[in-house]
Parts: sequence; C-alpha cells; structure tokens
Amino acid sequence: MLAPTSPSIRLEDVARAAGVSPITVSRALRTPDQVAARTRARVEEAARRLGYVPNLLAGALASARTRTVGVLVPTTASSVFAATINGLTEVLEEAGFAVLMAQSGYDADRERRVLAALLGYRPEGVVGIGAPLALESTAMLTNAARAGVAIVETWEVPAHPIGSAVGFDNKAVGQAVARRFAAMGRRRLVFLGGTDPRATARFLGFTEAAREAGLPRPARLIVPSPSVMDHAAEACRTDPALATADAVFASTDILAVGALTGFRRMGRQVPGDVAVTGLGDLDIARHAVPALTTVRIDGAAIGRQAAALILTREGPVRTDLGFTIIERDSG
Amino acid sequence: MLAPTSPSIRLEDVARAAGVSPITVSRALRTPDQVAARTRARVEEAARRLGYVPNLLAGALASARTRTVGVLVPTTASSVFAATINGLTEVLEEAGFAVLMAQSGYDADRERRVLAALLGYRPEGVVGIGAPLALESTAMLTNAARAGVAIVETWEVPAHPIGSAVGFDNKAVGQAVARRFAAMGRRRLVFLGGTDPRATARFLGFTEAAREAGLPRPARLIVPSPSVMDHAAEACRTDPALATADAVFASTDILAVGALTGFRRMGRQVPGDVAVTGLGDLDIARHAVPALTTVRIDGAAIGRQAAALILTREGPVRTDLGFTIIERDSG
DNA sequence: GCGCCGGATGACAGCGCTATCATTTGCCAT
DNA sequence: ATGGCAAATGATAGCGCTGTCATCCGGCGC
Repeated sequence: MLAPTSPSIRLEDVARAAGVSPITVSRALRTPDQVAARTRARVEEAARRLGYVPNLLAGALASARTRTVGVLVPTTASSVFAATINGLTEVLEEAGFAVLMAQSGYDADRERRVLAALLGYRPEGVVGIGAPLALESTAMLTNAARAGVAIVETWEVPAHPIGSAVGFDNKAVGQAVARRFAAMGRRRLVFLGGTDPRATARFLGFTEAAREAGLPRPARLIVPSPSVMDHAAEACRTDPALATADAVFASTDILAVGALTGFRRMGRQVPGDVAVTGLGDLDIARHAVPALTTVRIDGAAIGRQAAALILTREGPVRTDLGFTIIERDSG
Repeated sequence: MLAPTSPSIRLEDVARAAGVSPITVSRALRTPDQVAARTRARVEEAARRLGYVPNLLAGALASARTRTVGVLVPTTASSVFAATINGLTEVLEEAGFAVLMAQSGYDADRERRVLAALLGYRPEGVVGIGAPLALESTAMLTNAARAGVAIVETWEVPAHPIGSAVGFDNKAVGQAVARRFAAMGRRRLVFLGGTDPRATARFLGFTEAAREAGLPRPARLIVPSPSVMDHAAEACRTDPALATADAVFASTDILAVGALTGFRRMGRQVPGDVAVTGLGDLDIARHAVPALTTVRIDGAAIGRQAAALILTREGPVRTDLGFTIIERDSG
C-alpha cells in the first residue's frame, strides 16, 4: 500500500510564501550576508514553516559543486579502516560535505562497478584505501582527476599515485616486524594476511629482513578475508606452517586475535611457543589475552589528512605518517 | 597547484561521436532493448572510447528517481552495526542503488544536521538505527515520508514507527538476560550501556524481570560511548557497583569484552565471581577469554530486510526478527 | 497497391536550483 | 538638487539529463 504522496516544497514555494523572488530565497539561505535582515527573517520564517529542504541535487547541477566526497573502502565491516573513515567523515561533515560510501569487498570487479556509480554522482573528491585493484578503476580515476576531482589514496604511498597519497611504508612495516622477531631469536616466521597490495608489500619487507637476518624464508598464509577472525583461528588448526611457527605477523589485529584463539585451542603458548604481532592497534589489541603486540597506525590522522587534502584542493601531495610497534605480551 | 582541468564528457558528446541524438544514447545505456543492435553497439563503443560516466545527478533530477538510500547510524566505528550496514549495502548495490551514510554519533543535534543534509539529496529511502533522537528529526522524516520517501527504523520496533520497522524487542532481551541471571543464582545485577532508547528499553526489561525474581534493583551504569571497550574496563576499576556485582549485562559485546578486561585486572574471576553477558554476538564474543555469553542479533538479516522494504516500497511493515541467547563461558 | 502497425529514432520541454548580468533603491558627497 | 555608488533584489538562461509525444520507416495483410 502506497501512502498518498505530496510533492516536496521547492524554492519557489518558499519565495511565494515570503513574498520575494526565488533567487532571494536562495541567497537568504546560502549567503545570508547578501540579504537585508528583515527580508532574511521573512524567508527563514517561511522556510521553517513549510519545512523546506533544499534539493541539493538541483543545486549541485546548477553550481557544479556537489559538496560530496566518495570513499572507496574494501569493507566497512572491519574496524581496521573505521578510524580512517571516522576521521575523514568528521572533517568533511564540518565543512558541509556529504560522504558517499562504496565497498569493493577486496574484489576488482565489484570495485569497478561501485566506482563507476560513485563517479556518476560527481564527487569533488575520491578517497580510496590503497591504490585501486583494477586497471580500469585507475583509468576512471585518472580521467576523473583530469576533470578536476581530487583523488587521495590512503594506507599506502604507491610508487605512482594518481593524485595525493597519505599513508605509511608497508614494506618498512614488514621489515621492522621481521627484524624484531629475529632479534628475539625467533626463526620460523609466518606471514598471515590477504592478497591486497598493502599486505603484499608488508610480506615483501618481512621476507627481505628475514633473509638479511639469515632466517629461513617465511611462509605466507593467505586468508579469504583479512577481517574475519575465524579464518585465522581455522588456519592455526589446519596449516602445518602455523603448527611449527615460532613467530606470526598477522596483517590485521583481527587476524592476530583469531590466531591467538587458534593457538590457545591447539595448546600452543603465546608468546612462549609462538610470538604473535598484529597491525592496527585496534581496541581489541589491548583487550586480547595475552595483550597483543601490534604495529600502530594512526588511522584517524590518515582520514583527517585525506579530508584536508580534498577541502584545500592542494595539488598532489605525498605524506608518510609512519608507524610504531607497540610491545605488549603476545611477543 | 591545480592541474588544468577538462570538462567531463556529456551525453551529447557521446551522441555526436556515435552519430545519433542524445536521447538515443540515453536509451542505449539505460534501456538497451529499445535500441537497434547496430546503433547500440556504436553508442557503446563511443561511450567506452570517450570514458563517458553518466551524470547521475542530472539523471536523478530529470527522472525524480535518485536511486539513492540514506543510512543514519549512530556510528560506523562500532562493529555492532557493521553487519546491518553490510546486509543493507549488499542488497541495495545489487539493485543499483547508492548508499549515503550519515553518522549521528549518538548526538541529537548532530543527527538533526546530518539528516537535513541527507534529505537534501532526495534519497528514495532512509534507514535509521532505531527511532530518531530529536523531535525535529522525526518531523523531517515524517515530512519526507509524505513526499514518498520510504522510512525504515531498525534494531527496534518503536511503539509508533514513522514507516516500517525491522528489529527485535529490546525490553524482552533485558528480561531474558535477567531471568537467566536469576536462574543461575546471581543477585547483584548491573546493567552497563549507553543512554540511547534501545539500551534504555533493555534496562527496563532487565529491571522488571529482576524485580519479579525478587532480586534487588539492578544498578545502571552509563558509559560515554557503547562502542569503546576502554570505557567499560575503566568502569570496572572505578565503579563500586561493578566491584560488588555478581552479574553484568553489557549493552554491546564491545563493552562486555571491556568488562572482561576490567575484571581480569581487578582480579575478579569470570564467571566465578561475576557473570558477563554481551549483545550482538560479534566475532570478538567467540574469541574473548573467557568466550562471551551473548545475545545474538542477526544484524545482516535486519539490513537485508530493511533494503528489501525500500526496494519493494511495501507500505508500513513491522517485523520482529527475535534474538537468541548464546551460552558460552563467561556466565 | 494501399493503409496500417509497431519498432526505432528524434524534438522539445522541464526537473529545481544557481551564475550572471540587470535593475532598483537609498544615501552620501558635492 | 543631482550625480554616483553600493546595497538589495530581480530576470534570464542553463546545468545534463529524461519523460512525453511526435515522426519516420519498413513490412505485412488484404
């Protein structure tokens, strides 16, 4: 059953009610300084009384300013990027921008589809987590950049960013963790993570530092999704590499906590038998048992800076926000 | 430095390139069946070659169909609503709808602001978590509903929903948990949560069942944010009620895990000294130590159903999806 | 052979707003 | 008194697309 609908109130309706022309209403609402105080009051009164909600679509079309920013994340289900999204939203909302969220689900095809839709809304900027997965996505973003859309890649600083980039050196993260494991006397290292470019860069650094320290080549374990704890727990049960590992670097705190559970079930002591290090320094890292050693990334700062880059429309800027290893009880 | 920008490709550009009229391009792209195969191929070729991305704003304005749905959540930072958002997004994306996300941060004023912006984009539907906080928000949504916007409230079924509602009985949840505590022989119950209406309803049920079981009136502990673990951990350290409680019902699994940490630090045994029950059955519930007893809510189902209600535009429908208590080790 | 029909394409107007330029008004200096 | 100028308001056109109605054309039945 469809309720009887009434068309929404337009600028013109408010204008008629206030006894002024439509353009005066527009000005009274957007640039109050340009309208005499008495007129402004009349307009505001009429707008409130009628429950006028400006049609931002029409405004955007007419002014070529959508006040919209697209965000392309692998997933919102994971808390890993939550801080980034929050930081971003906070700054953009303050500036009167709306956020259009699109999820790729770590899938290149889906990424292409949602990105195309996203760009159709003519956002003034697009913020992505990392570089796009598909070549075609890169092409779309490059085109968009040429048309004046500010592009910001985050969580890594790609070799050839499309626009700006705010992130950290994923390879250096891998190296730092491997070196620390080596210094602790661990030898059988395992890397647990997804297949996205950032995880791959971490693995590269991890392997490199292990080799330099004279350790055997670390194993790389791939989980279907880096934001599902159970995948990591399951891997501990079934994977031979994990059964004999004495140090595990998980690509996210989520996987690390899953590994903690897996090892507990298998009767392996953390950190006695095996050290576990995560990435992100999420809440759960502090609250895990044992408390999780992790690579802290300032996700909120990444988000805020990405937002700032879009608002100021500064030309291509590359920022490395760095990382810190937080040592806790898990090794 | 601003790169030189070129205006984006329009329908007309594609039309010229393909040697047809603009309207034919529109049809070839939206309703391919209405265009001859040869013409369609030419148009598609031209569109691809030029990298045409339809301006959805203009299309929406002309057709009065925005293919957009607004989602108003307290926060995206918490994993509590992540499953709901995912389920929702999944279904909507499939149908070619985009999602506009707005966060209220559990704040009535902010809710009003972001909701006004949201409605400015003329979404075809608005999905909220729970009833709106501010009276003015309710008014805006009621107006929107009259203008044909499908409204769905989730995570509770308010007494007087604006449109449809998909959720569960929060009061019944509180009752069930309290009864279970009573049956276990616990007497000093504590409720830990936020001040949102859903938490309040749970507390009401919790108190009621406790009274019926002849238990002393449960204490209600308010945390600044129900999605920050540390708040709960901190409360365990500082609050006298928690120091003597023998059963705690936390409003979210996140708070419950925080409480677990807090009690561990205070040397209180769970579940020996104090039982802890959460809500949500998030991943962390299974992976907490001890594994968390919790009220399972099918968040994804809520999201999917909300999406379906918007797509089908079925009139006001109220659905109670129920809940299940999952018994684990924490009491 | 003629009219008719449906498939394919096009012309035109308008969605609700804002950019731009034009006009009006009030007020001050001269 | 009068020109001139800034502040306040208005008229007009157009953003890029789609709904609607009009037109065109080839093929079919009788």
